[in-house]
Amino acid sequence: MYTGILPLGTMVVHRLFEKGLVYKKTAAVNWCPVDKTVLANEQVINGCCWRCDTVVEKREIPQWFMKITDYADQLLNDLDQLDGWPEQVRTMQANWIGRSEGLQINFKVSGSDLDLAVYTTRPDTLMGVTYLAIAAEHPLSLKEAKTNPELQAFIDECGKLETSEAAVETADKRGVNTGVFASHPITGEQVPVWAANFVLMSYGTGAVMSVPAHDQRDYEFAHQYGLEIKKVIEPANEESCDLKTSAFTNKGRLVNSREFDGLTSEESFDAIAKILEQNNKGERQVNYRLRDWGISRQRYWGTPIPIINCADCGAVAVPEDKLPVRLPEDVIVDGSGSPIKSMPEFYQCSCPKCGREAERETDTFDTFFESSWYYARFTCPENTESMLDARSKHWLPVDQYIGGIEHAVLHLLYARFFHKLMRDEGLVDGDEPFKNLLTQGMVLKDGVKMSKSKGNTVDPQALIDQYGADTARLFMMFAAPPEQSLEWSDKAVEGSNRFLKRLWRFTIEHIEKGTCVELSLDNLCDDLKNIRRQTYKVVSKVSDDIGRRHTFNTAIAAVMELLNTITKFDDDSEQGRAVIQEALEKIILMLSPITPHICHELWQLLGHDKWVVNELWPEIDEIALLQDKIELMVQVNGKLRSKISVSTEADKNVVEELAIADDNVSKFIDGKEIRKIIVVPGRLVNIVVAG
RNA sequence: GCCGGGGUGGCGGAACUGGUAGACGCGCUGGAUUCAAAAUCCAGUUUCUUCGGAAGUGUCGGUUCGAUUCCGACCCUCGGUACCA
Repeated sequence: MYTGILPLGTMVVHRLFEKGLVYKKTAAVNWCPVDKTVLANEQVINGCCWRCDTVVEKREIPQWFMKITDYADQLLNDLDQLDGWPEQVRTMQANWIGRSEGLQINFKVSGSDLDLAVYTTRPDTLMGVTYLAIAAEHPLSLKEAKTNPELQAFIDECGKLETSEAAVETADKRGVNTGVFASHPITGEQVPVWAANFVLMSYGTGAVMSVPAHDQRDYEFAHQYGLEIKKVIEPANEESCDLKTSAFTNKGRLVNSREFDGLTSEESFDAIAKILEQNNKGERQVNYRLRDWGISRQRYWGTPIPIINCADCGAVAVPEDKLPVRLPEDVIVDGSGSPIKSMPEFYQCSCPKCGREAERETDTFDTFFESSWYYARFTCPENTESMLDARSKHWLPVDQYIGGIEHAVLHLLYARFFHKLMRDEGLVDGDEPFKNLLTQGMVLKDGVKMSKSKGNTVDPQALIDQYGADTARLFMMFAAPPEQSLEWSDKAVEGSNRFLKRLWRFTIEHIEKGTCVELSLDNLCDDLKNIRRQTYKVVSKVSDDIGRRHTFNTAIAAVMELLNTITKFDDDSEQGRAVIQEALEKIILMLSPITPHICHELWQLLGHDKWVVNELWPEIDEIALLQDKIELMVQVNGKLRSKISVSTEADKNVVEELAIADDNVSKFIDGKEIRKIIVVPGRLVNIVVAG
């Protein structure tokens, strides 16, 4: 049901538009000429429409963008603040932002005043440039194509290529000579300009310099088309460099580079930058892989972008008092494109600036737009006047955010970006939205990601109906740690149900024997001390597993072990029963977050008035954990041969003597020279013998 | 292609800081109980074995007294790759 709450988020667009952080430019989309609709990358299968199998075309259309690149440095640097985030996610985001330092270099197009600008992080290889590569749809390429049918055919063909990076990077590298030459900024040499399918107009300048000797892709391209390969870098150490088999891509020492000969790659960076800057042919530049965020979608189901297009005033933001723009609900969906694009009653309006007739934007927002700030909205959900109020400053940042690993880059980067935008608008405090992050692994079904969009989800209701919610919860938490991906199977659910039944039965039997006396810690026998030691070892492990490691499966396993121990333990003495009571209480407290219903019931049956949900997490009895003897394993040459029991106080010499004297150990060391004895306190003894 | 994960018994997984590989559970096998079954309980369950042991954590190599754990190369697989969200 469409509630109209989400469009409140568009309030921020008004201000961002004024700040220039929202802007319009053209970008390529996948267009199905039969369905007359824009397709998502996912909906393009082998270059064809997923519904009608028509070959998909690339179309350049005007779209709205958010200037996330203005925040690239902040998004990169603030990753350091996120020590509650998994390292892998921070690495992925840093790589995605992809900050690099390099040079922008201008190659003058021969017979024209035009400059072709390229960006490179390897100016040390500049003297090895033997051709330039430009995007097929580069203006220079389009111009030349008018008189070059072969080039035009190539451009047409590239128009059919899928837009996704994976498709571009794995496609056969192909190109056509444009016939144009450009002059090398230092030597003045004429290098040919090729149009190539692996250079994208939307990446950087749409042109790259090619150094076949020192870049593998350029190397393969040069081989394919018989272009020159010119070695300008030599290994500085013992590395092998054989240009007959592949490019040498490491840094080294410059050769065949005129006055730069002999410099290291690092030294040449400054030298070359200086010369180019002096001659106005290039400059140092920091570059990012990150591109601006395209927020336009040509779909109906989404939040309308609050912009009015006026013939005279251009794009004008809808004034704040006219927000939110609501999506009309009386639409005719005919399967070809967004219905609001053919609804004058929706798009006809007057310009907020000049009052003349104008058209409302019919593109809607990317759904990532709203999911980038909903966490903040949760602090004030019933506020109908504004996006957020003071409560967001009180509650944020989110203490623990949980989401699938598939969101490691896009959603989590957009949310971080949005938080900074809202911070700069005074709507929230702090630099980052999520203090701690847990990224769940994928749940797979038949080997592929289980997701709403794929429609291959499994409803846990069937499990709940058959076994109850406690069993369903316990089973899911026990299957694997949450960070790991997991092939869905409910085969083993039986075991979780059995465990809960066993816990129930054992507790009832225990209660039926009557109430317990107080524990008297001073005169417990060794067996009872052992039970208590195990109880508190488990409390300690479960606290760590749940609180720090988030490995609920091992926490549950430890509790199962404890129940196994006390179930096998047969001691109906007063103190015996008191120790059992203590263990049972800890088990129930530890399980209560996972299986709340059964624990609520059992807690009361054990004689407590307070609800288990209101109880505190169990404390650890450090004294119960102490032990006077410890088991050490004994290895001979790294192989386990025996175990010895020693006092925790025993020093190294005593431990060595005991280990050597052990019957089974002597079998393996008799008559051999002892070379070394390694004692790892509390762990093992390893006797290294000759032969 | 690139970035980030993962690969351990028949299966899900455990081994957290380089120190007992296979915890816990599923399944399976045998037994107890039962007229019988279900449920429950007990025992066993990596492979090979001359019963002393030996081999074994995707593959190959390395470091180490000792490697699932560290290093190098590779294979397979999952997620992301900017319009699936």
